[in-house]
Amino acid sequence: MGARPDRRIAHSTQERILDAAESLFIENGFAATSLRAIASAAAVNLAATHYHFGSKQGLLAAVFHRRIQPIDRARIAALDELEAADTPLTARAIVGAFLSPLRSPPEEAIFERLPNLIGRIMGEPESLVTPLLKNEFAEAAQRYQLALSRALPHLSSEDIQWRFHFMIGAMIQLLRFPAPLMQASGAEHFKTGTDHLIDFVVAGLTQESTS
Amino acid sequence: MGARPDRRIAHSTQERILDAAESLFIENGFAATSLRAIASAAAVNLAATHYHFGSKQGLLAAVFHRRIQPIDRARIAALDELEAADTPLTARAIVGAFLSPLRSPPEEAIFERLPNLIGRIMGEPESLVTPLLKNEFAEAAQRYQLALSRALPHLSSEDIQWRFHFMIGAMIQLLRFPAPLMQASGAEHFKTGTDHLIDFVVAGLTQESTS
DNA sequence: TAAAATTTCAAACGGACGTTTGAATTAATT
DNA sequence: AATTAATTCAAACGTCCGTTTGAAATTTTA
Repeated sequence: MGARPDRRIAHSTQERILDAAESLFIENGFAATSLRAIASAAAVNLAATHYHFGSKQGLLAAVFHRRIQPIDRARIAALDELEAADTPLTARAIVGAFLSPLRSPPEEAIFERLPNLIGRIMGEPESLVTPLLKNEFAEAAQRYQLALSRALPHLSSEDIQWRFHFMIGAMIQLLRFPAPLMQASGAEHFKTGTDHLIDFVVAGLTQESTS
Repeated sequence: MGARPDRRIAHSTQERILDAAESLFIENGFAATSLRAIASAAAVNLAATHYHFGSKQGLLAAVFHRRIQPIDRARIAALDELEAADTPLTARAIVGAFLSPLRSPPEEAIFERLPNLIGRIMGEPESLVTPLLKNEFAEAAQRYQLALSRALPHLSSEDIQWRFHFMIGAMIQLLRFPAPLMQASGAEHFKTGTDHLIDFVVAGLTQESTS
């Protein structure tokens, strides 16, 4: 369990519950994870989960919020910084800003857990996912689509939306499966997955549609 | 076979269970769907689910197999046909073949359910997904990666694997969310989602990596 | 230090779960 | 028609679920 040095005592009950819930949600999904398993892994009483988070759904929202909030803010900050200079933005710069929270996360260890969490939660049934996304992701998505449509002014808003859609899909795939699923043989991976992702989606975004 | 004489024209018990299970798995996911709900929706006895499929996991495998098998075969057949002519293949032709089962499915109504099923199952926890994929998807994946590496001989196998990986991710995104998630306003969607997908992934596959 | 608010705890609530059983019913075979 | 095999059925198995409760323990406040 020691992702960090033995500072468990310093963790509050809420944090211990969030950590345990996050790990178990990643591994088994929301519905297949019981509050009893979470409380046991966090070494807290079962009732503490309800005392601090109200319900199992409330706990999921808290788990998600804790991780997505820094990413969301970093994305918006990165875009603000890009737009501060009033030189026109390239699609690559915009994509780089969008994915920058995945490259240099606020804490180092975060990359081991956070991407998996997002990928896993995005795989949950829509009824669980959509309410979480609407609150936490809508603003950044709109900002970035606007920036993309300015960088690629020849594209219709329909094109922008679809390409953004597929960028999200490719990103989630990397978050869920950090290495290619169907490897012909053990590959070496000189470039990081994020580097491959950026090249792929920039090409998809800037493509001159031939059909 | 059937115990009900007048139900021959209607679906068999197995088919009714599969249909009900499929719908409920799509909507609520595997863990959140109970066998009782499936039996009730299929109007069969609860014990019939175990009699015909052994276990809940066995039922999931059967649901998945029924839908993925025709896709898998269509993909391989489409590639066989392409390779029969010994003109070199373009990436676009290969992608078109790979996605052709999603464009013109064997049965018309299938497109309403099947993509959702695949998208939903691919979102389940890895422990559920991986065994299903290894058996049903490995061969087609390898065939197509080989075809792609022949069409794009300047790319390393590492590049091919990553780009194929992202193609799968973009495809799953379309299957799970048939329209862009974050729409600025009601769009018109002149081109189909699959057409947008093909353009996007062809650009990503054929890109000249600049980084 | 005394009172008040907050947090932890063991225990239990009713209900839903996957699975099993064995008899009853229907279809297939002789 | 008689026998066998396949299928359906109601009922129950033991287990685990999310949630609630009310008192004990702890921390904060006055």
